[in-house]
Amino acid sequence: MENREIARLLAETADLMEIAAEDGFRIRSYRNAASVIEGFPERVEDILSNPERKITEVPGVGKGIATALEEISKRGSFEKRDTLLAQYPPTLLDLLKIQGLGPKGIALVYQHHKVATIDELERLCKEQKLRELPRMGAKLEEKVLKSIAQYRQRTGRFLLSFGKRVADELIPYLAEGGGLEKIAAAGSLRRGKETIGDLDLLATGPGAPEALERFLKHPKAHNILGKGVNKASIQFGLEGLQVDLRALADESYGAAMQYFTGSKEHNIVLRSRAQKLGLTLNEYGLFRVENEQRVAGETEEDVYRALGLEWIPPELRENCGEIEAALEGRLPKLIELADIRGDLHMHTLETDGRATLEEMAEAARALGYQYIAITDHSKALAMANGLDEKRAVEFAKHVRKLNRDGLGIRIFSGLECDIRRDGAMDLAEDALAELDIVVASVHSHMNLEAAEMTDRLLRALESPNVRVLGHPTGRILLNREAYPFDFERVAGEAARRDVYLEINGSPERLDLASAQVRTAKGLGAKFAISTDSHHPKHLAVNMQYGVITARRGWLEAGDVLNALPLARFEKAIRKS
DNA sequence: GCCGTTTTCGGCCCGACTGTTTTCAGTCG
Repeated sequence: MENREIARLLAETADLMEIAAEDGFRIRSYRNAASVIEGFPERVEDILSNPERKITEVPGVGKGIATALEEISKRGSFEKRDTLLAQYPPTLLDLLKIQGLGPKGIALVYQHHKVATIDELERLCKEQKLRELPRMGAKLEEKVLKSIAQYRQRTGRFLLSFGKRVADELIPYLAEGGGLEKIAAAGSLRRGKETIGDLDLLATGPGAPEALERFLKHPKAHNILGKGVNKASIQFGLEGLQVDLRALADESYGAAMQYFTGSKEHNIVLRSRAQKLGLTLNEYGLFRVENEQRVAGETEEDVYRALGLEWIPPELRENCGEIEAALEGRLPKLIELADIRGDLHMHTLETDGRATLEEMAEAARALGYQYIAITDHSKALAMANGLDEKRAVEFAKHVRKLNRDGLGIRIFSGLECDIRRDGAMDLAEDALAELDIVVASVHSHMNLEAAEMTDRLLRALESPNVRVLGHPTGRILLNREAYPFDFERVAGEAARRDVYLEINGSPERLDLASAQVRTAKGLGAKFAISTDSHHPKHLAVNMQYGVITARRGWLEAGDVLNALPLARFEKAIRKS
């Protein structure tokens, strides 16, 4: 079993323990072990099977959890989890995703009404019975119902990063079967959409029919939804992401790639353009209507060229002006991962990160970056042990010394400073002035009215030390909506004040959203693509998603602060 | 349940808000 799945079992057990009102510190131990194991560079299974190693070397794993891990490795579960699952149905865990009810509330509705599923909870609220329970009322019922509606909307969708991991698992597995010329993912994954509904894989080559068989035999192919000569569908893993694999002829690969990458809107316009040219476009190729003669199909480039268009990068295929631009030869030269010279948002052990400054710096150096900014939290995030003025100033001093010693990469002292409810910075401006770069972010009071939130953000932009507005909308994908505010006003003001808008590459955020990136660019805004890394491994992974989001927002390297080489970057962040 | 120790027991990130109370528990971050 992979670390990620082991971590999930532990975290799930912690959730159940919480519902069972077990000791909080014990619960925290399980959570902590889960989070360490998820980010651990070695496979837990490998350590367990190595007689020269001890699993308790892993921080956060002591005697108790070591026993659990051994059990998991042997039989896929462990006693504590089994006991809890005998006591509570696993569907209770879904209820934790509904806002307004926590573990205590869930225990209560389960005890009193045997409510164990979202549907049952909804009924309870509609019958106004939730309010009859101790410490619950009408307002809570309303909040829960609203949250259930949001939950329904997002179920069936998955994070882009999840889809990418599934693709990265299936593609090599299928390729190992041999006989494939090409195999790749199409669909919204290829377009880099922040969430995906399903995953489309396309394969060509003499071994493609066998690949369909192999596909169905994958150990995580849980539910076979269909199997034909050219296509098979499964539900993958416990999460149940639908994956389609299509076997194609070589000559159709480009056309199929184009067709299945979408978007639907993009394809509709493309097909009507084909029609005007006396052509017809489908997943098998581009054909002349009069004699059904094939004009293109082997590569996407051929298809677009035959339609009189430049090849359009998948990220732009949303029918938002890309076809017109391709027609006129004015597609943007989109930013690429290789353009990135540094990373401006990351955390260390000083607050809620999982590595030291030196470890983060080394990982960034290995990526070929010229510079990074360390931006730990400020004191308002007490739970993360945020920095106060004194620690911030000392940190700035420490970084100046580090740079004198030289770490092989330039470090900038930074801070992710909380924006308080009234828009003021969490730390005094004279302390902020000591730092090289301040990222200002909202982490609290996210339910303000739009007008109040707008004023709050505008005031934050007034701080003379703020250089970047961090995760500007506060959204958590599939989990929490962006807080309401006048985005255009804030983006316009940021542009005017030379405050960069962050494109937060954390796959749970991708904040700004790509459409907002494009809007803001139109208003003259500039951007920072940052990872918000809490672990060295996030640096590379999250940057990919940040860059994809920037590309979907039509950004070029010139729009992005951290695509600047060191000297120019330093000048750009200097305060006037 | 983990960890560290001036080791084998005591401490473990904490503050604010909300809706419900009538002095606070639960939730959230």
